Amino acid sequence: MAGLLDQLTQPQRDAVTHVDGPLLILAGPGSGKTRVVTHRIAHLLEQGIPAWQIAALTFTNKAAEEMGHRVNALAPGAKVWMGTFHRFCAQLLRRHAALVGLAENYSIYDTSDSKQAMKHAIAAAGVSLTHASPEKIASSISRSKNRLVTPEMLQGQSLGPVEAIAAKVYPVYQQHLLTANAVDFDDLLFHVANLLRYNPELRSDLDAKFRYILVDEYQDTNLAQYAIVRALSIDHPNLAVTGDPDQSIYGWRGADIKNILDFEKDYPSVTTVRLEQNYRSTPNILRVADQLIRHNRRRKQKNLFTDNPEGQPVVLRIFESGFDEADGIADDIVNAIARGDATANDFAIFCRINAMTRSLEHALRNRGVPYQIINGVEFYQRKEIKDLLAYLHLINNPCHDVALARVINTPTRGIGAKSIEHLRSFAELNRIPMLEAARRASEIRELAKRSATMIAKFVSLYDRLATKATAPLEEILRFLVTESGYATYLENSANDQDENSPLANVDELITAAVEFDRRHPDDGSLDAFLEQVALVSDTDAFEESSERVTMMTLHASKGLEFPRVFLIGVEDDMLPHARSKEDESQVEEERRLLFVGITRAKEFLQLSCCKRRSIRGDFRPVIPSPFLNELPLQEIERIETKVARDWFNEDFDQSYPDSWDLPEIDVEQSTAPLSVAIEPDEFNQDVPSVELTDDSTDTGGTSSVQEKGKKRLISALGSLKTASDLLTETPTPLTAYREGAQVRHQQYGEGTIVSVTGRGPKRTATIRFDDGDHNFRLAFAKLELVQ
DNA sequence: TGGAGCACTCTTTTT
DNA sequence: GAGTGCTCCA
Repeated sequence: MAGLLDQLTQPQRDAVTHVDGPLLILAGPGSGKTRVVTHRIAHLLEQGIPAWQIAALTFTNKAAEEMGHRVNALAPGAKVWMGTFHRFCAQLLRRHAALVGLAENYSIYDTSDSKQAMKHAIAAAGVSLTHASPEKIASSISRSKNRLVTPEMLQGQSLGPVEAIAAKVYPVYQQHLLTANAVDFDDLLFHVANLLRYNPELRSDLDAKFRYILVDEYQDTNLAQYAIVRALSIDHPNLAVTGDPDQSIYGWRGADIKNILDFEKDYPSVTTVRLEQNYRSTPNILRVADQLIRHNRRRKQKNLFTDNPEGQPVVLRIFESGFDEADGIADDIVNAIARGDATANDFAIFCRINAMTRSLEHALRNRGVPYQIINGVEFYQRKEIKDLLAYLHLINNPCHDVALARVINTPTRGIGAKSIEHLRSFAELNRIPMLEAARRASEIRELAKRSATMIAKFVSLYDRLATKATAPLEEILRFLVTESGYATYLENSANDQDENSPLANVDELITAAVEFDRRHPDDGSLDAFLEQVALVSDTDAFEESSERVTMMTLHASKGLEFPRVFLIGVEDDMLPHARSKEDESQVEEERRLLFVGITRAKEFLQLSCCKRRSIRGDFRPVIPSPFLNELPLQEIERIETKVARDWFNEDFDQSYPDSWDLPEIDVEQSTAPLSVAIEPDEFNQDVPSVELTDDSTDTGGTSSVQEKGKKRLISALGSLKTASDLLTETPTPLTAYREGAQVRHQQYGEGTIVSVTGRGPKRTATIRFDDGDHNFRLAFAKLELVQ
């Protein structure tokens, strides 16, 4: 224990030894923040503070887990509460559910459950969708909850058009959740914040219980989280928050950077510690990050510095196309691994949007490089998993309408959409859960005899399943899979035995259940398992140790570090993203996003952009990111891969003006120490061979052998094939569809374009056919020009 | 009731 | 380009 303060710098020590009163730790990237936080917890324990008085709140399970490991190493066995905000709230709410009108076995709706509920609420509220999409309504309601605005508070307010519609749906949606004994993610925070606000006694009890609260990534808290933390730190204001305003990247989800910027105003007696020394990156990388972030106005000035050796310059690489970018990076990785300079898990590739990983994925797969992608659509989103979880949810909470609607006819039991709607309206009319309505199916007059029988059968299935509610999870699941007919259903529908087959996924879920049973021999309840499942995310799936290249979005990269980082697509409208350019604060957030990406790199960093990129199906010129001009370009190594111009088809170049050449990027004028132009000779050799294969198909009569040979050759050629395909497949330019033009549509036949509106992918034509006018989005509609 | 075909959407997404 | 969700038809 004596060694707790060894090897800490003075500022780190100040933070660690702080015990009572508010503490703000402004921690730059790579400044040993987690180390400080964990040592501080150990120090608190050393001071004799009971573990149960300490709670450490994080945003991700991953961060909580990491913290848990490290605290355990310093103070083995200490039962400090560590976990995410949402889990913290879920557990509090479990205990005090009645205060907000819920039962303690309430369910947590995931995003798709909420979406379903939202759909019904919108229908029930009877609002028109012409001026607001369901997503817009949902995010408006979510924003309200994050700002602790109740449906009542919106009454009589003057609102924008979308907000006004959302205000009508909001109470209906909340009523649905209440009837279903369910909450959505936002509610976990919202309910707890209100619980604390309206129950002063409970608040002061909890304030006394959680005497020492630590919040990680405080710059990402929203108002609800702020209110919760605040409410728990009134009598015992021992609140320690860590964060970095420069890494606030969740403003779009309601995070308010003001929470950290104003912390010193909220708690005037605060002790502020700045951790500015960086232990992660080379000075080269750090200077680039620092120069960039200095362009933000809303921030707290920090002086980032490091004692690390200089390292190699940051690289800015300019590629002709996204395909070249993918190939170039994949080649670099292969070569570095082949030389023995690095292993696959040294590398990370970051991008702004998930879709951008695709070309990299191809390139790496072609070269046999193992990789992992950290992204959204994962295990718990799979249909079969959602189905089985819905059964579990319904067993645990008979009021879970979304779950009922999902499973009542899965596998098919002859209960169609019509019957389900009858159940729903009967349930709504009587303000009862749908399962209850199903029990009273005989009372529903609209229901056909046959349907009523089928529903009765389902209810009896449900009752059989429900008898297992308290059994070990494995038993529940196995019983459920056979009893519901789901096993047979799966065996009949899909029989491919690859690792992602539905059956394999079901096995994996059972494995997870077994594991859960093992870990929770006593307290393992269905409730707890479902809570666990609802609150894990796919980002948690990141495996640090595995020998793979990691690809992820910039958002997902926060908190991680890698020896070698490639940051792709540093282009205008991508970073900053086209949708984040409305105001300066959004652009600042995008700049922070780039800052986060840059500061993940330990030794090597390459930023790249392309001159052209295939975006949503069409190959378009691209402008470099304005952020590039904010970097210290004189110390950045610029590499541009030159490609023979005539390789690009002339027509193609004309229909897509080369905007790259228009705004001359400052890089040109800067005194770049190194400006290497690479002339890849493979290009000139490979292009004809692609043409050869194309010719062979044109000469008709392709046997399957030829076809296979062609495929193999094409795949061997990698990106060249794709790029050349794009050139030959360039569609009729959208500008050719003008008013008055004659077109042919597969279904409607020939027609005349009456009018054209919108731009880019939104360009829409109204076309008059024999049977009337129809609107088509030109980029997607299957239209032919009639000459 | 399920599948095909079509229109339309596509930023990020800790939980 | 790919995924989703809706509509219409067999």
